[in-house]
Amino acid sequence: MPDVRVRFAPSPTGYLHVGGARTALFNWLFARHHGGTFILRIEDTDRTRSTEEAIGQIQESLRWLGLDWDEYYRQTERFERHLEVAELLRRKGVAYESEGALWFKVPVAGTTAVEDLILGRVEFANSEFKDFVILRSDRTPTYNFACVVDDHDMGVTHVIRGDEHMNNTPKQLWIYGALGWEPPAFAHIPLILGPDRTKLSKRHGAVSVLEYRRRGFLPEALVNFLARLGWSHGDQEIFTREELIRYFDLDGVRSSAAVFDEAKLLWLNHEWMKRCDLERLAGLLAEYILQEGVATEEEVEALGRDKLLRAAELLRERNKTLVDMAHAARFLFPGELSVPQEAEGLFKPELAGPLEAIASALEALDEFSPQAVEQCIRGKVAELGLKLKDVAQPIRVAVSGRTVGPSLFELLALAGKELVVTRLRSVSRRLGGE
RNA sequence: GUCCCCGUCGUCUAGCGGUCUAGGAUCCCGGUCUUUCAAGCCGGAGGCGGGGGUUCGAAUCCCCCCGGGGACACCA
Repeated sequence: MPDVRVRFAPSPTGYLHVGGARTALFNWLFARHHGGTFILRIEDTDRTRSTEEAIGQIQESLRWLGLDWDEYYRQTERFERHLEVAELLRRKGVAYESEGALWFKVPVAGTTAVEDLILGRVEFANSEFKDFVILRSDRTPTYNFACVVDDHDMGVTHVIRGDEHMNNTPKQLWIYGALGWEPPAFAHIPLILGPDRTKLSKRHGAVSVLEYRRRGFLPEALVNFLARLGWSHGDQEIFTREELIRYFDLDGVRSSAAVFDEAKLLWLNHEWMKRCDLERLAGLLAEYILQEGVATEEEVEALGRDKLLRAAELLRERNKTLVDMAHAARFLFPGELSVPQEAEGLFKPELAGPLEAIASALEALDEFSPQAVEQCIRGKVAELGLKLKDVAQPIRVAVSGRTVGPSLFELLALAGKELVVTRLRSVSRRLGGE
């Protein structure tokens, strides 16, 4: 398939939502798979609803997802061309002026067939359509018209777009026909639905791509997830970007709508966090710690690179998003930790002595490695005639403020001697009746 | 309402006439490991919307019904 040219053509009336992102992804993958060109075309002909801010958000979203474009256009920059073609249509007698707008004359009889790459042949009765506006009274072009002129001029070979555009296709085909232009191939991809099985929208909660970034998802996870919504390659679930490019093609795209299942996205995000380069993950962890207000920039700085790396390595094992990781990292920084309700029962008064003894033993340690800490605590526990089980959870909660987390000794080593000793003593004193 | 599309476990999907007593993933529930929780491993529950055909044989092909969605703008 030589010279594939596809485009993603969003209207800049708001943020890029995941449905649009998937359309962009499918176009991008198709272009990259075939060694073709991916065009970003901003459809801003509706000047009252389009904003510069939305354009910026769309670009930022695409960049974050790694969907780079080879060519960039704005429809408003092509108004003269649209006007020229509209005039041509009028002269040909297939368009006429009425109420200040220019209308396209729809064929009264017969049927129009769309040969869709995904849906197959779809026929429409021409009588179902009414004449439609191609040029508004303010001389700006409408979607169906500008779309045809631009796709033709830009040499678009495949129009891959959402299913909701299926009914527009006959209109566009007529315009191509009237102009004597060769239409591109069409591929209508199924919609993404919310849990209630209606078209995914704001009322379903988070739908903006940037919102997923804010919530701590990795772009590769969202890309992987979106790719698998309506497309598959055998039983494979995890795909790297390179694999998606290698395997993606239209024949793997289904024709039925798919529900956006956040539980699966979370699973994928966890998988991708586990696969993430540690240096990068540590950097991201620092960013989210700041974003979530878990610690200040100075505190993160003071923690140091090594500990941040180690924290990322340990915390990614049991957290599904970067935001969760950031909150789980709270104990690495100075300050009071709140004790979870369900953990209050762990702190029995008779633990006051043992905890103080353990704190003192740990304080005497020269090296605060996981191994050293483990040896020290196990030794002390045996000496006190206790079992590790008796103190493990109390220590964990005292130091981390949580009942769940990394291996206790790893956790203590990561927190560092100072925080560990301080927090153990604080709890011990409290239990001692002070 | 009209037109168009769709219909395999709750969800994402494999399946493209026999290899399907329907496979994988997620979610859920057990077990295992263990200082906790995850992860991992083992096991379990859970589906071809219904009815007619065609065929030796249908999840796969055809028809009808039902169900769901989308579109019906001087928005895209």
